[in-house]
Amino acid sequence: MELRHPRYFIAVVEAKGVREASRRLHVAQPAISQTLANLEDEISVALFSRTGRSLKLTAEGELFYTEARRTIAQSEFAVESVQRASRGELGKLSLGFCGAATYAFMPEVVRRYKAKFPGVKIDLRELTPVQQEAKFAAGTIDAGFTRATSAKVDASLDARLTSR
Amino acid sequence: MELRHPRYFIAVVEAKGVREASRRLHVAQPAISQTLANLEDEISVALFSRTGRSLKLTAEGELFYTEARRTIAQSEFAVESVQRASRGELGKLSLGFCGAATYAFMPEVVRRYKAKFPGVKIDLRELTPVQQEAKFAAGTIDAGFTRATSAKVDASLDARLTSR
DNA sequence: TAAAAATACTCCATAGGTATTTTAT
DNA sequence: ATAAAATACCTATGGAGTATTTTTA
Repeated sequence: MELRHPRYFIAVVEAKGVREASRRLHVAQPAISQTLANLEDEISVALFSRTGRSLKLTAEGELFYTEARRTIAQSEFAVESVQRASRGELGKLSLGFCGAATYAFMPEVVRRYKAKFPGVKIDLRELTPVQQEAKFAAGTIDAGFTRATSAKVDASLDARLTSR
Repeated sequence: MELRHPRYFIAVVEAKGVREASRRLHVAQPAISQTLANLEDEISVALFSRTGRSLKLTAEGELFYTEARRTIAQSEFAVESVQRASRGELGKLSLGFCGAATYAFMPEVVRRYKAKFPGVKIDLRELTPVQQEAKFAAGTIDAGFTRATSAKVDASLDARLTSR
């Protein structure tokens, strides 16, 4: 079975017929009849009781309809979630910060970020400037807020200086 | 996307390489490389970081792996469940029975049936012989245990007479 | 240099199209 | 008579094969 099979099947059920499904899918009617026949043949179960011109779901067809929808939904979820992840809308963000110096703006920054990327789990770690450098180098934190005075500006770091 | 894409992807991840996946799937190596490339192209996400000869999953690839497995699992579940249903191993069985006369053997019959078809939900209804005929005709019950004396043996019924 | 993946190409299986027949309103 | 599904047949896209090149361990 390929996703084409449940896709067409679902369309036929929801369109209440092959013809209308054909219009909605922009696929010729015989191609859909064919795909349904292939599907039923492959799983060896009659999904429709075909009395000539009318299509009616069998009990097995009803069951397959719900499971087919779950299958398609899951396949779409798989793709969408990696796409969200790749856009940085999903995942984990570990941030280092050094206490007192950053309390002034961290809450606001974090709140705004969470509002924009609700799928990202934020992991905040209070670390000394020295610890931040080590954790960053090790990949434990993705970014850090530290004090300008402490960090000898390393060329390997993308650092930005913000005056208060 | 078709199921072929996650299938091959999963095989490559689990075989830790295209070559070995090719052997396991009995599909030529370039066909698999091609399918992976098509998949990554279609979803516009790099699933592997390919430094020449080695394949390594990206963070997105890791995520897609779990979701792809769920997709395949769900697709297989969809097929298997309708197949079980069509073999009568899954579904509902509504039985009518008339009290006193059937208490002697019903518990044993039902228990044995449940052991054999654990996926079938049994719905027992205590009904008079006359009610059973009506409910059976209406399709509310699938079968009934009644008294021989009461049922004028209708040709439309598949009745069996059991002496105690 | 030996392996593994990518690339180039070729082929054919089959998804999908057109035309037609069947069948039930 | 009409509309919908099935059937027959044809076409062409693309999935998969063979051969080869590239690449790095």
